[in-house]
Order: sequence, then structure tokens, then C-alpha cells
Amino acid sequence: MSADGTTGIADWTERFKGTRALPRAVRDRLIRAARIVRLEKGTQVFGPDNVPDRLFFLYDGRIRVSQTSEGGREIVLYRVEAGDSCVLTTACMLAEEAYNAEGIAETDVTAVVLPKPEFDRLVAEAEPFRKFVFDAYSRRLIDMLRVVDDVAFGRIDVRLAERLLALAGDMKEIAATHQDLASELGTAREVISRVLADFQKRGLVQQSRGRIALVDKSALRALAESA
Amino acid sequence: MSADGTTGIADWTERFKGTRALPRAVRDRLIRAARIVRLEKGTQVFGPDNVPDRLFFLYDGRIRVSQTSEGGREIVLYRVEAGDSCVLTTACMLAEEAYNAEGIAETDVTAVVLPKPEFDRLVAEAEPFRKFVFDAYSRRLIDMLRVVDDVAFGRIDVRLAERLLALAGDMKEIAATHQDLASELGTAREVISRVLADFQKRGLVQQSRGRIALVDKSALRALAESA
DNA sequence: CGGACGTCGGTGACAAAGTCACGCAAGAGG
DNA sequence: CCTCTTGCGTGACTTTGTCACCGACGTCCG
Repeated sequence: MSADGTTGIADWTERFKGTRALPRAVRDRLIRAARIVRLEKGTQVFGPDNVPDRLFFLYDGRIRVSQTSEGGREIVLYRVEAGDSCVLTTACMLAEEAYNAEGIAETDVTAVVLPKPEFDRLVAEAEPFRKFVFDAYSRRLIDMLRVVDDVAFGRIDVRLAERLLALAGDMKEIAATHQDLASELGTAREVISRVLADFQKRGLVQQSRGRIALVDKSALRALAESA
Repeated sequence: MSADGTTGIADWTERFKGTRALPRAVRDRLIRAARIVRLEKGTQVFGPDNVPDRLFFLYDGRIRVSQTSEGGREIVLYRVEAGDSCVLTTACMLAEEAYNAEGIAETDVTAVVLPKPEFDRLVAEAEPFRKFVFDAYSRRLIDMLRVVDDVAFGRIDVRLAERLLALAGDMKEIAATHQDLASELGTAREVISRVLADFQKRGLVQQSRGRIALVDKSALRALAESA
């Protein structure tokens, strides 16, 4: 990690499936063309106000993409993990018809920013990169299908159990308010409160202010899979 | 219209924004590489069972893309209109992780089928075609955002009013059962029945078996826009 | 003509989810 | 300690979805 923020990363092209496979010459060109940016946790990466004209490869960190209704309710559409794929998807696509979707850095984030002409050139020249980009789109589209399915046909207790497990990962506790969880699932705070109260009564979780301990993960998993 | 089904259409490359702008030589190559297929109304264009390995340009007709839940409930995700864009989006993307989405020909359909290698070559070579493809993706993604927004935050009476107007177009009557409409919106038949009964009581529509007359379109529009 | 059957729509009772209007309690910062 | 913000609990009500059932209409066919 050097200090200057433009060439701070040894060779970021190593990080992405789509660039790893490229010839050395192309990779060097990319490294010259790209800039590295760092964003603090909580920063809006893109949104209705803030429409990016550049491409955005997530080198490190995590970005949450969510949508907000007129009524102020929010729902999380998907998350982008580092190396996993790029954010261009929602970012640039929606440039034109800026919808009410936004991307928020959930952690401190390091990203590679590529000017659009360079991106175009790359898509044209490099088959592996093209595949990478299409895969990214594909993944997003599938995520969205999943959201539609859940919201249209799923029960909230099941969805909440799923999400609690996902957010916890290996941890046994989550730091999130009821409102946070409501925003995850696109529902109301009161609904979450009630379901969590029920979970607690059933011994699945243990609540305290702003945090939820997953007491019986396997029972939660059973519930989550009773889809 | 000639008879042989392989060269039946004078010059389909004229039909799409993404191919119209290509050099004559490339267009001729495409015409040689592609096949023309016709599908009857009601045919499944793609689906969990029927995963296409080729690209699909909608020359004429309309395709409805919908998703079905385990419980058998269905929701329409979007429609693809002729010339407007290609269907590859959902079709090929989901090839890998065949989800429970399917495309149905809503009318008789004429399509241009392009082998994937030819498609790849085209994306690589031709900037206008690339833009065409990305625009198509973009459109789909925006459609999906809209669906999520509606389902998560919208009221069904409003959504139904919208959909009735959309389905009617210039017509003043729609041929659709309550179940059809329920599948459009991803809800249950009974719900549609109740809302329509209410609409009728308010003089907005007039029902008969399998058809709905939009009596007061402007009132419906008002309701639809009260989002 | 008159069943027989399949599709369509209506209904009531209930369950699940979302809305509204509160009020209380746990921290944070003086 | 007091105050203020933020998080949470609750009850009453509306909207939406589910279940079970029935009748009305149309069509096919004996």
C-alpha cells in the first residue's frame, strides 16, 4: 500500500476474473488508464443525484444497492462484494433514467475507476473481459429475480430468518436496529419488531438495543428453508 | 414473405437499431448466419426446461416474461416488443442458473436466431450493436426495478388500474379473466375479483365473463397516478 | 333436449402484513 | 442528574392474501 492513491495497489488486474486473464500489455495499459479511489464507509457510491460516468470495479469492501419508495420505505436489492464483479451494472445503466436506486459503501471501499472509452475498448478487444461483464449482469438480474420472488410470494418470518443468518455470517450476533432490518426486507419497522418478538419467545434469538443474538441458528435455518 | 423460412424476410437487419447502423458487409454476413423462426402464440420461448443456446431477436410479435412461485402463483416481469430489443437478456443469462422465469409468445412471433459465436463476434466488432445490447439490458433492469417497487410498496387497486389501462391500449375493452390479471400482478384471483367489483360499483369498469370494459378511463388514470 | 363437465367468478371467514398513533425506555451529551 | 434522541413495544385498524365452497355460464355430446 503506497500513499499516493493513484498507483497505490500493486496490480489490481490480478484481482478480477475478467482482467486476470488478459495479456500483459493490455493489463499495463489498464493500470495506466485507471485511477484508484477510496471511499469511506457510508458514502453514496451512486444514486439519483450522483450519476457516475465512469466504470467502477470494486477492489475491496462491500456495496449495498437499495431502492427507496416515495413513501420513504427502502429495500435492499443486492450487495456487491470485492473482486466478485463490478458495479457498473446498476450505476451506469441507470444513468439515463435515474431511478430511485442507490449504492452505499457498507464498509470502507477501494475501487478502480476506469473511463468509459477504455471500458468500451476493453469489451471490444477482450473476450474474457466481455464474459466477465456479462456474468456480472447475469448475476444482478438473478438477484433481482430473487427479490421479486421473495417480495411477491414470500412470508416475512421466513425472509427475516434468512436475512438474519446471511447478515450474521459466522458471527452469532448482529448489530442492526429493527429499522435496519425493515429496510433490508422492504417492510415496516413494526412488522420486524413483532416477528422478532415472536422469534425471541420461541428462543430463536435474544434481543438487546441495537443488536440481535442468534441463539438457535439451526432452528432459524430450518425456518428459512421452509420456503 | 417467401415460403422457405430461412430467408423469408427481406432484410431483417433493417429492423433493429443495433444492426441498422452496421456496414453492409457485416449485415450480409449476419443475414447468412441467422435463421428465421416462427412461433405460434402461446409457445414457450424459453423456460426452466427449455434453455436456449442461441440469441433471439424479436422481429415481430410480443413476448411476455414472467416468473412463477413454488406455490404456483405467477407474476409478469416485463414484455418484449418487436424491434424494441432482443430477448437474449433473460434467456441466455439464466441459462446457467435456470430460475423459474419463462418467456411466452403472446402473439404469433417471428424471430431471428443468431448462433452465439456470431453474436460474440458482433459484440466485439460493432460499437452500435454493443450499445444496442447494453441498452436492452438496461431496459430490463429498469423494468425489474419497477416491478420490485410496485410489489413491495404499491397498492393493488392502483397497480390494477395501471395494468388495465396498459393492457387496453387504445381499446376500451380487455379480454382477460380475473386469474389472468392476478398473474399479471402476482396476486390472487380473489383479490382481483374484489377490486374489480369495487371498480364496477364505482362505475370505472363494466364486467362480463372473460372481458372487462373500461368505462371511465380518466378516473382509472387518476387512480393509477395517485401512486 | 338435457345432462355432465370445465372454466369463471362471487363470497364469507380467517390469517398475514402494513399503517397509524401512541408512549416508554435506554443511552448520549451536557 | 436532566434532557434529548433514538430504538422499541403495543393496540386498533386497514389492506392483502388464503381457504373452502358454491353457483353461473358455456360447451360438448349422448
